[in-house]
Amino acid sequence: MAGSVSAMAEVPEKPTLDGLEARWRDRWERDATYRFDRSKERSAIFSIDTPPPTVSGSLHMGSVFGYVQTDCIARFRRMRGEEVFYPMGWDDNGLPTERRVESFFGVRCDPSLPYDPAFEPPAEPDRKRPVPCSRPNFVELCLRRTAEDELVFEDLWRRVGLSVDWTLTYTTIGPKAQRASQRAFLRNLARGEAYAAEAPTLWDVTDQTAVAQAELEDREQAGALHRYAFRATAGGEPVTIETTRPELLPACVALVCHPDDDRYRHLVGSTVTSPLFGVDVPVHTHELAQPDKGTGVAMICTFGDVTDVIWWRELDLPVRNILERNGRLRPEPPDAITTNPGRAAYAELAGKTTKQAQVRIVELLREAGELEGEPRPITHPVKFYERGDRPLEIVTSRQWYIRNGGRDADLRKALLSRGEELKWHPGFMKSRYDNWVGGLNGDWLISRQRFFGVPFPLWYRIGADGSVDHADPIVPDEDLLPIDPSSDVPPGFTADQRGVSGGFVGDPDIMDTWATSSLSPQITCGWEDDADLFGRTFPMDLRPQGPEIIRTWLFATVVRSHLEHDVLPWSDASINGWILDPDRKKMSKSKGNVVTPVDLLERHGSDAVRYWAASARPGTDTAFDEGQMKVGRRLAIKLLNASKFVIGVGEGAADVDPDAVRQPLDRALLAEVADLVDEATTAFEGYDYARALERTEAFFWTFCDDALELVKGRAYGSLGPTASASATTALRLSLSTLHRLFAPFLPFVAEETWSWWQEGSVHRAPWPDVAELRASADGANPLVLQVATAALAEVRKAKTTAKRSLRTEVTAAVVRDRPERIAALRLAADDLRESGRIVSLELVEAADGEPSVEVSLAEPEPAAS
RNA sequence: GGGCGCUUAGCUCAGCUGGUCAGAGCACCUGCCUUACAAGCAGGCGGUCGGGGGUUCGAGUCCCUCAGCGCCCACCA
Repeated sequence: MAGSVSAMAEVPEKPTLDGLEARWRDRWERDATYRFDRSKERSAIFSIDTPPPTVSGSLHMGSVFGYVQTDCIARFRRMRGEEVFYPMGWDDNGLPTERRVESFFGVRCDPSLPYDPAFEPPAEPDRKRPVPCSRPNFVELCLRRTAEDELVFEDLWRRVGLSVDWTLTYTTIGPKAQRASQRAFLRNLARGEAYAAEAPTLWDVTDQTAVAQAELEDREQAGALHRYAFRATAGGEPVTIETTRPELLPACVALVCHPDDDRYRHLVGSTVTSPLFGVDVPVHTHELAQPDKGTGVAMICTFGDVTDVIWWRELDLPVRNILERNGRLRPEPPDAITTNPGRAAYAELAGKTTKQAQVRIVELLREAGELEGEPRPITHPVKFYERGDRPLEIVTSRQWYIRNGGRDADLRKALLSRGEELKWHPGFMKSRYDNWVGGLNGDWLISRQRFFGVPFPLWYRIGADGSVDHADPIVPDEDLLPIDPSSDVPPGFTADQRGVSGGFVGDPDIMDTWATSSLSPQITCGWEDDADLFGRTFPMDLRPQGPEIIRTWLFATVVRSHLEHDVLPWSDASINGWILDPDRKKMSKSKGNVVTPVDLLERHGSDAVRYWAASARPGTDTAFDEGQMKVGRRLAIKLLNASKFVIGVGEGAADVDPDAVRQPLDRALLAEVADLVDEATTAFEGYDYARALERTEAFFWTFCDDALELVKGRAYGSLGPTASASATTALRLSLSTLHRLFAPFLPFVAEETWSWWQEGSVHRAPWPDVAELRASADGANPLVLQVATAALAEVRKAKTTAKRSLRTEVTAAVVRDRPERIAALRLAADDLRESGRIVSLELVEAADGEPSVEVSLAEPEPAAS
């Protein structure tokens, strides 16, 4: 720690937190304090797979919460001597960005339009009447918008003091991410892990794209049960069914009941005829048909829900599709409707939305006398795209999938054992992974019928008859990636062959955003692009993230790494908790009362907000509490003042001689500091930053209130230079340790106070060395500090109880205690006498009986005139 | 319906492998200008550790059960 004093800042007369954030964030940028040094060996590197935040909105406190917790871990590791690989990414591709751009600029993407180099969005966006633009124009607007959003995000992250290396920043729409996504996909394809299939798919009729299982959510919706009967084709009793989707009657392909249901046994194997449409459909049995639901007989339509899909597949039923991709009924009836009344009834429904069609078909059924009773209102769970506002439909379409164990028991088992292999923090979060992987019911659907995303790097040949050959796609060379098949031309073809017979056509779809972000380790670590970096950083050490994206991001990343590298993408995953608002509800942007991070940072300061975030136990939901931020701010101020005192009393020199600590009390203090370092280090190693903070903070306050007070007078020199040096040295060793223990949590104030007396950044300083502290504390008797503190507390209590100033002189104090404690106190008697302003201190050994302290106070001075 | 988590002072939460574990901070009350800090210091009030069983010499701490809250998942008739 030797160095020139001149390089150090002055200790300010009146320390303040004002201006610390701006000063140090600029300094850290200028000094490249957090720059990753890629010359280090893998064993010396700690690599963090940071969640790329979605930049299509604004950051809220939930994001700050989790990222700060990760930053504390990163800072600890860096001080511990590991080279921290800590990049930030922006998730800017996909539907959220498209929506934001549509509403921000007042435009709408129309892929049929040609590129217009001069296109400019309307000066005054009209969301009701968006201006159509070509896909390339639309993508340009997306890029323009996200670039601006990303600057705002970066500013906030710098403001909260995230120690990321900003030179490593990536975006999920950027060329690196596109190249990695396309390469990974092509390799999946080559190995048979990616495949295209024409299949019933959950479909969002608003965005007109397929969605994946992981993006679904159930919402309780109002609906109604409608009853009507099918007539037995061969005559006999009609069979009544109950349905919430009467409008799908023309798409009915069968009825189904449970195999053990005796009520309908006679119908199984026969056909029944649908009302209104007169279509004959078979009656089947299936285990999933529940006798106690509805009438016990269900109508199978193509497709009303995912159960229909299961029945359709397992009972080998035909497709009778009536829904278009925009959510409206097709203009023409299915071929199975052959009767004139049936076709006339369908004509009443054609072109309507499912909602409108439902209203109309109920009228038709009622008019025909087919409706039994009136519809009974119910509420029931309905599947939605998590970002959508209309119920999902199921349509048959050609989509790309990646195998994820949803249809393959061996792969599922392998992925479950990856979950076992991964170290979870906290451990109980693993069950979410197990639940999800165990409950998968299909492969991972990665294609989206949208515009702003990574295109599938494929073309298809067009036959002489104009038909597209999907079975044998044309694949680009990996070296050419990334490519855009809608503008790039496949090898052996020319541009004018696009879309014509004998020519080619590009795959029109893009990949879902998770198909890219699941490759964040590959993207950041330089997979195939930078083998040297990759070797030093992959597999990564830590994946920090929220619990809600275990099923998406975490799982998908495990899948990709397992398939591509046969390894876990990281050794550890730390899962943060939720922020709850004061009503114990999850904080969400939709509520108007959410405070913005910037507002809080301005009001309380970055260190204070970080203190609040770092106080929350890993994985534990935490109330949003500005009170905690105020506590954090007070802590930071206290650190300023205590530092000013300790540095000042030590005459400003950075050098300390550890051998100068001679006094038993001082050694006892250092022994406690060493214990603290042990505890904080162990906690941090287990990713429990909150415990490390709590212990450090608790120690710091007693350090200020007790240890500092006990030795203050001696430090000033009341017992001579040697005793003073012992005190100041112990205080300075303690303070230096505390600065470093606080640095991960309160990076701004720790850096500020460190700069007053030390060279370089505290964030690159070595984590405190327990062995050094123990050496200075050699032979310490912890009782000395404990007993002295307890005795001082009794003296203070006597003064406070008498409502006298703590400066009041004690004429006589008698301490009675067990012999070993009296012996310990005798070693600190001078310090106790001075800090308690005790004139006459008597120490009495009492082998038995309660320890006691008798305090006699000086008479109060006469009231001053 | 299944899974996970939570339930400790008015509030926010610690209590790690059962034996000074009944704690901290905030709030509240009472004092104190004490030469690092009044954005401070000293002291005080305050809880049958959700209910009920059980294991044990001994249980916030382990087991069972019930209740409430939260989150995730589940085949929408």
